[in-house]
Amino acid sequence: MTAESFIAQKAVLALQSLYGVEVQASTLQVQVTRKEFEGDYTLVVFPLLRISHATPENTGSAIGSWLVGNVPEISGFNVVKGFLNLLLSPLYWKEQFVAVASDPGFGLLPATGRTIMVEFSSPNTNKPLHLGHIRNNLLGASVSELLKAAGNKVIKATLVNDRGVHICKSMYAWQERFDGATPESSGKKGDHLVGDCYVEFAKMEKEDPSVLDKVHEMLVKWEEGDPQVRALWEKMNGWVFDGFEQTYKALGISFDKVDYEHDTYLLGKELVQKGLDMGVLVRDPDGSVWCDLTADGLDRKILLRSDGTSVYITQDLGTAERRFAEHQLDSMIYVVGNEQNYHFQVLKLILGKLGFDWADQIYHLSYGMVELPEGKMKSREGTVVDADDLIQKMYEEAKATSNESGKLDGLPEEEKERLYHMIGLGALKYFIIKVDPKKTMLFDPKESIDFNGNTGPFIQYTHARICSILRKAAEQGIAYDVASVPGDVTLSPKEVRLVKLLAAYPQKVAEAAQALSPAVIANYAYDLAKEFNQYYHDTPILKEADAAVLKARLVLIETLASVLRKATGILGIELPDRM
RNA sequence: GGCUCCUUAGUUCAACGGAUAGAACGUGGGUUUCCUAAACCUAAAAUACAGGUUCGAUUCCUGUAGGAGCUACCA
Repeated sequence: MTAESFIAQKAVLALQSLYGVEVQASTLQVQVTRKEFEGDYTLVVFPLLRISHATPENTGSAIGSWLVGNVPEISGFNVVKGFLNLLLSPLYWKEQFVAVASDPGFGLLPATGRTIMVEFSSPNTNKPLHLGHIRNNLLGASVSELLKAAGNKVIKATLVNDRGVHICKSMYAWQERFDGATPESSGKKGDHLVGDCYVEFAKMEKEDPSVLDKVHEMLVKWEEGDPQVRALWEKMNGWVFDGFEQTYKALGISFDKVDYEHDTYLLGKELVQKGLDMGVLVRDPDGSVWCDLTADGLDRKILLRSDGTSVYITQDLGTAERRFAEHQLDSMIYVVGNEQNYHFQVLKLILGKLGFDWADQIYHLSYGMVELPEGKMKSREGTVVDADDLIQKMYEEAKATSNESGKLDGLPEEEKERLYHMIGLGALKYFIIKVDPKKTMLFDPKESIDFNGNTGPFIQYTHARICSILRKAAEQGIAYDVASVPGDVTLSPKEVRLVKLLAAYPQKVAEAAQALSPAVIANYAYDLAKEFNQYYHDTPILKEADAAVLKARLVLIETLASVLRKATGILGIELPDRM
């Protein structure tokens, strides 16, 4: 029996049992010459049942012709692949139901054995984190979890940009205008204090552009290891690190490997020498070293300045080489904004020219900017949405909403606080992750992030509802597990839909990992929650008189809750037991 | 100028080249003696424009208009 006729049989059975109609399906052997679908096919031909929009004109031209081109012989009939899918036997979905519910590792794909490093966050230590960084961090963390779920070994890495002119600007302004202020004395979080210095410097520069020279002097001194400059640098970086640590903690972000640019910025010089020896790179008369990419449609790219010092991309070449060697990486993913598309294109090309076969295993996960209604955020102009402020604001919103509903009344204060944070963060994280990474997204500070509709709290609420039912079932002493669900329980159409969605989870994970898009998982989690809420509304689960059906339902919703947790776990969103 | 990306309801987001383009917010109308109304139901509302490829295009190609980014001996 061919697969097609097997499906045909199942579909016929399904039609008969679901709709009580007599169905005559016939098959038709066709040969397809169209190159994408070349081969012999068995077409399954159904009388038109529910396809109300099908007319004699379009009949046979939709899916039927997708397979075979025009098939005038079957006019009056339609062959619909999706239709078959819709009607697949309830028996089949019950098998899926048991499979999903009884497999604790459900959704985890077999290990692929790939070791992947994900670099993200990589902050500058001259100002606090803002909303753009939040998108970067959430994407990096969730892509890491996603790749783990898809069966890979993942190393989360970050490269802290802790030296350079921009740092010296903050240092110079502090020295000149801040009168020895410290986080303690000013009562400010360290990264915010340093950020204020940076903004102050922008003002100083406007008043007197010569301050730039002072900053360059400072940078030279830093490179020479001048003890005073180094001491100041260490002190101010320390403040920033303390500040960042708090923000990371609040967001639930962590790293397996942290590099600092002051350790890595000299890397890559040897590589440049190797490239020169290979004849891949050229040295100009003035001593600067270049890579000619005109053959690839790009420009010449400088790798060493005429004074022999390295530039930004030089250290990236070096760190890439070191990372692949040190961790035996199969792949490296850089989570960096799309403003650096060109940079990564060049990086990959040059590594390829230098003869590294892993160069084509470098991916730039290029994400879109977060824009405000008035346009791009600019640190120097103070038009940024500060990360700490936003997190705090979300917490307050969650608190206000919870108190208004009174649903948390009676819980210990500590537990309430935990939930406010969980809900506020859930809203923020979902808001950002649900958008396709590569798209520019808009954030309007005047309209606070919603707690209703397609949001994180909606999913959290759904989970809390399920937990509530399960608690009540336990109180009533109802025992349930997969093994106790009898084999002859019939699933309702809504339950079949839920099982179908649940069974699709591993495929969604694979799909999302392939696309490096946690947004796929976010949308899936929402669909699942939405579907459940509809089911919940018209099926009083605990009121069910039939003990077998009741047990089956409890197993179903418990499985649902666990899949919701797995999905949102990838996104870094926690789900509460009550809210 | 050159290169890259983007354009879907009033707004924010969905849609392996496949069926009547899905949601949410907002707007209008409903649902609570019933497991949590942060929910559910219901109505109006969109593929920038012009061509092309295809049985079939929001999706692929070409052009036009509008928007963003890159085009440093900065990082």
